[in-house]
Parts: sequence; structure tokens; C-alpha cells
Amino acid sequence: MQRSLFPSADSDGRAISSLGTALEGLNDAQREAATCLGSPVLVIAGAGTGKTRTLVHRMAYLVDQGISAENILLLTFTRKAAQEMIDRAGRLIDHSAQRITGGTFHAVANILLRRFGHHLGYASNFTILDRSDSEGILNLIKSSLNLGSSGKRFPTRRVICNLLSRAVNKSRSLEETVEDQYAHLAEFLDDLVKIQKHYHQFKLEHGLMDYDDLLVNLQKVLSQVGEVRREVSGRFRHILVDEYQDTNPLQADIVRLAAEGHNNVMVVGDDSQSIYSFRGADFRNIMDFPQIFPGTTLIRLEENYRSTQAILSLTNAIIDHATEKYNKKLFSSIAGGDKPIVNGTWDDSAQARWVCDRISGLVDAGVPLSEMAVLFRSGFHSYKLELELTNRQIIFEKRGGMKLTESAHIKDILSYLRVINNPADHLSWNRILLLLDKVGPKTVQRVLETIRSAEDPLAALHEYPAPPAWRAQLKALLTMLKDISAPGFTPVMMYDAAMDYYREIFERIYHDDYPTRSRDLEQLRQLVAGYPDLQSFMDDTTLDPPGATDETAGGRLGGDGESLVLSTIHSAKGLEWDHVFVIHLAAGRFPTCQPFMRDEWEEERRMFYVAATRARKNLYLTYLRESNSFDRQAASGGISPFLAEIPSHLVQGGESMTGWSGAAVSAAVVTRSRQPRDISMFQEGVAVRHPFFGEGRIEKSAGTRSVEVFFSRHGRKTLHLDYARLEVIE
DNA sequence: TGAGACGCTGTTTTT
DNA sequence: CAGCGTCTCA
Repeated sequence: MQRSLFPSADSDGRAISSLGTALEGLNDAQREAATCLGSPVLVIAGAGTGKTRTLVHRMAYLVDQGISAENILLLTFTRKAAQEMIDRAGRLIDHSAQRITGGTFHAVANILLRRFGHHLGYASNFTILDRSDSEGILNLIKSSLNLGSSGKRFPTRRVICNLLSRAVNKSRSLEETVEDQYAHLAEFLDDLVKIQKHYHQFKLEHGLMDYDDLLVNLQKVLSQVGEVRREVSGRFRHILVDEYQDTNPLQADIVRLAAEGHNNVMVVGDDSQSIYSFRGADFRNIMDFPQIFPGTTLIRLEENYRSTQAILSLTNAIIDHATEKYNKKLFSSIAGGDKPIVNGTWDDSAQARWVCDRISGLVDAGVPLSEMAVLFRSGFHSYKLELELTNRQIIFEKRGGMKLTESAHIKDILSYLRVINNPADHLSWNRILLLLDKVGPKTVQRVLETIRSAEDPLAALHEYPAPPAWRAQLKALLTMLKDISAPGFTPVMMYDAAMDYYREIFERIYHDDYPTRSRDLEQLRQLVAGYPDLQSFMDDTTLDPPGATDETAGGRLGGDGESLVLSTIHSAKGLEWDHVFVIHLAAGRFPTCQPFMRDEWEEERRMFYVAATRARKNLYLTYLRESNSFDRQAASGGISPFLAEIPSHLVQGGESMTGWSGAAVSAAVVTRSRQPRDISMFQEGVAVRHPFFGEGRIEKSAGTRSVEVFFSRHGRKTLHLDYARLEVIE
């Protein structure tokens, strides 16, 4: 098991030589990053410059240097990414690489908190809440506090959830967050603070942690309990972090604490690909790393091995327009290539058809589906395309968007399993009891109130004096739960028994569409069947939730093999394909209609950059000529400003299309010509009106094309003059 | 107090 | 194109 610190040449000679060969295959910067020991390392790596490769080689190198795989921690943005890198490292050395700990911050936090959470008052069987669980609790609190009904436009649970999460991830107080991000909610501040308190209390009392708690509590236990910190940093002697530009200060602090005493940390990131500000990430954080870890070695990877020069010229042009960036231009080692193709269509269906035609063409030319992907800004942008693909029997796999575990019927069945694992989980009890006929919110509240402090909730429920109307139902429920909590029940046995009980309810409450929904239940069963214990099944389904639609047209999906990937840009991070389609590059969709602030606008642009840099050989960009739908008030230009600002000689197809070159030019002219007029008008102290924020006054100009405006209803905002539709009030 | 019908709203992005 | 909140009836 234990690798010797100084392996003999005999046992490892072969591994060393093959790793040696592999290291020679890296370029100088990559090799330095992979083998640099003795100081913290910050790797700034442009898209496609081989950062995954570098991480993989570094892991292999560390093990080869005699560092035990158990002592290595790899933090990535998805579990799959971690596993793939570890597998690749294993291929460079040997299977001992499999003992490297790898996963997301959240997944690792989960494991550590099961062990160390008791320092914070958490039992080891806590339940992890997904987003809809959190919203559910907020709803319970909202109604128990009688908020929302009395007030006028009390924020929805969704908005509250975002607000609370944002405050946590940015490590700021609720007051501060409301003040500068949600100024329009200022009048509800007192109630929001109250909700936050209750929410916190509820989770603690019932053994629940939301996603944010995993990070917060890990940070807390590491910083407050020296013994834990020492054990963790002693265990993980080398820490590697991928996609560092998308970590927030909380995560950065976790890394700092976990590395205390040795500082063997390597982080890899690209400021131009930072697209998670809503989670508290700021691309500037990456530049703070050397301050957190003095003596950092900085390495830059600048040669792109992924894309053709034609694609890189376009992506360089995209990022050229960024107002603030640290990176330089990337150069490709693959000269030439086809220019990206731009195509405009009149509506959603035509766009879907065009994409499908292209895909069919590629398939006919012998390209496997797994070498193609369609990317978009928001989950719902692919609906029309999904229909068209299904019609044409093209097998696809959708990533991002609605999750399987978020649908009501799945939550129902999971609730039964959850209370087995954590009987204190009142959120699940709430759901379970609500499913009984003749039992509504009021009754549930009463029931839960009486068993609130019970040692054994199951027994307490047995004692509960239920009225005849639902006494028998309660009996049946409790019998089922008692049955499946017997020792020796595997997760799938539990699932089946719970399903037997639930089926009747299921068909009653979803009477109009339960056949469709039951397909999901079957899918869930397959999933459960792969797990030997309940806890890990539940952890995995919340920490790495399966997508909603996994199989389509051709019936069964064949593993990860032959299917086309449809993905949100966020979920496509770090991946690459030969042929990439980016659809809905239309104003109002991409960028989404929300971004009023310059930072948000810039982040949308980086998203486009991330999307385009996923392509190796061919890139297709499509847009709708006119916004045909509801958002009338949004400046309804067809083409996305991000496309319009790109020089048309970098793409093909545009000129022959009526509209594109014209539209591009005119859109560019519109945005540019607006500004000379504007700039001079928007002086300090001038009263202005914004279509969303209302009236305000300019406080100062921030940079050449931005102003800071104080709006009476929404507080201070920084607006980009090229894009914000700001008028001067006479 | 629960169940069912109806109309409204509101839609990034992820762990 | 839902999932919610509100309203009415039992």
C-alpha cells in the first residue's frame, strides 16, 4: 500500500522512463509547471494551452517523486473532470494514482465535514440541500413568519435564495449585499434578515446543509479548530486547483488553510474565462494568489494546441474588446483552418433546422457525433433544437438546465429515503406528510411541532393522535419506513419498497401526466441500483445531479459514446470538440437582457469567449435576425453585439447572407455612433433616466465609457455607456 | 382546513 | 410552459 519514499530503480524504473518520455512531450513552460517543487505555483493558462495536460503530468510526477497518492488533493469544477485527470495520470504511471483524492470543493467539503462537522454541532449524517430544497425551507419560513402575504411585492423565494447565497459567497453581510446589489429590496431588509436567521437556525436544528454551508463550514472548521487543520494539511501535502479563476474568496481561504505549513499549492486558471461571478468569483482574485502565498512562482502558458489559427483569430478578436484583461494574444500551432461560419435565420425553428442540416452533413462525412457540441447561454435556448434532433433521430445528451432531481415526483421519492438517513430532516417530513390525502400545510405544521424535540421522530409519529381521516394512511407510511430501515436493506430495496407505497399517491397527484414522469422514476431506480449505501447515493445525487433528459430518439443511450452534446456554456467549461455550434447569438439572449452593469456585460463577453474556444476545427455561430418573442421592450436587434463587433473578414458566410455584413456594420455603427453624442452629455451631476432603474444622478465617470449613477430606487450602479440605454433628463 | 381550478408571473448561469 | 399563489367550494 504505502509507497516507499525513495523507490528503488528496480520497482519503478519502467514507470520513471515512460514518465520521463511523457514529460519531454511537454513544452518548456508546461514542464516547468509540472515539475516545479518547493514553492506555490500560479499557472496562468490561456484556453487550449494544455493546462489539463500539465495538471495530469504534475500529479504523475509527484507520485513518481515518491509522494504518496493519498497525500495529493485535486480540486476541479466537476467530479468527472477530476476522475478523468486522475485516470490519465494513472496511465502515465500506474494505478496507484487512483488513490489521489479528487473532486469539487463541495464534494471534498462533504467528505471532510462528515468527519469533522461535530466540531460545529453537526452530526455525521447531515443531509445536503439542493437549490429547490433551500427554496422550500425559505418558503416554509416565509409562511410561518407570515411574510409575503401582508407586504406588497415581497421578493420570491428564488430571489431571496440568490441574495442569501450571494452574500455568503462574497463573504459580505446581508445588509451590504442588499445595499449594493439589491437596492430595490431595501425596504424589506428587516424581514430578510429575519428570514436569514430562521433559515440558518432551521438548517442547524435539522441536520441540513446547503451548498454554501459546505464551503462556509469547511472554512470555519479549518480556521477555528487547529487539530482539524493540522490533520487536513498533514493528509494533503500537495494541493492542485483547476479553474482557479472561478473560485471565490471563501474557496481561496480553504486552500490557504488546508495548505498551512507546507504551501505546496498549484493553481491553474485563465482570467479571460472567468464566468462565475454570480457565485462570488472575480477574475481579479487570481492575481491575489501571490499575496496569499508569498514566494509564488508564476508560469504562463501561451501556446494554443487546440484550435486552428482561423478560430483563434476570432477568439482573440472577441477578447480584444474586453475592457480589462491580463492576458495576451494566443497563437496556434495549427496554421490555417476554416474561418468560423456565421449564419442568421428568421426564427428558432429555422435555426434548429440549419444546425441539424450541418450536423447531418458532418455525420455523412464520417464525423462521430461525440466530436460535435451545441452550446448556448441559457438552458431553455435548446428546446426547439431538441425537438428537431428528436425528429431526425439524432441522439443527444443535454448538460445544464433542469436537473432530474429537481422535479417534484423525484423529490417525493427521495424524501422517503432521506428521513431514513436523517430522521431530523423536517423538510423531507414536511413533503412526505403533505402527500397524505386530507393533510395540508396547517396539519403538517402541527404534527411537526409536536415531534419537534422527539428523540425518535418515527416513534413520535406513531404516538401522534391522527384523526380517522388519515390515521390509516399514516400507519401505512410508518410501516413502510420501518420496514426499509431494517438492517440489510440495500438502497435499491429501499427504493422499491418506497415506490410500492408511493405509486398510488403518485398516480393520484400527477393524474394528468404520470406516465411521462414514471420514466424518470425508472431512471432513478437504475441510479440507486449502483450504490451499496444510502448516504453516498444521496450525496452524489445532490452534489453531482444527473441531467433531466438522458435518453432520447434512438432509445437507449450508449454510455458516453455516440451522442451529440447540447450544453450550456457554463457546463461546457474545460471541454473541447472538433465542431462546435454556438446558437442564439442574438441580442436579448446572448448577452441576456439583464446586464446593465459593465462587469456583467464583460462577463457575458467572456462567456462567448469560453464558448468559441471550445472548438478545435470548426466553429459555427448562429443568431436570429429579429427577436420574435415576448421581450419587446429589449432593444430588439437581431444579431448579438458580440458578433457585430467582430471584423467580418474573420468569418465566412456572413457576406453572402443578406443582412449579416450590413447588420454587422450597422450594429457596430449604431453602438459606436451613439457614444460621441453620449459621452459629452453624461457629465457629473446630470440627471438621467434608465429604462429599468428609473431616474438617477451621475456621480462620476468611471473610465472612459462608463459612469457611476446613483438611482433613487436602486442605489449606485456602474453603467457602460455603449450599451446602457441611458437618457439625459432635461 | 384541504382540494381543485384558474390566472399570473417570470426565466441566466452551478455546486 | 411551468409552477406558484389566490380563490372558491366542500
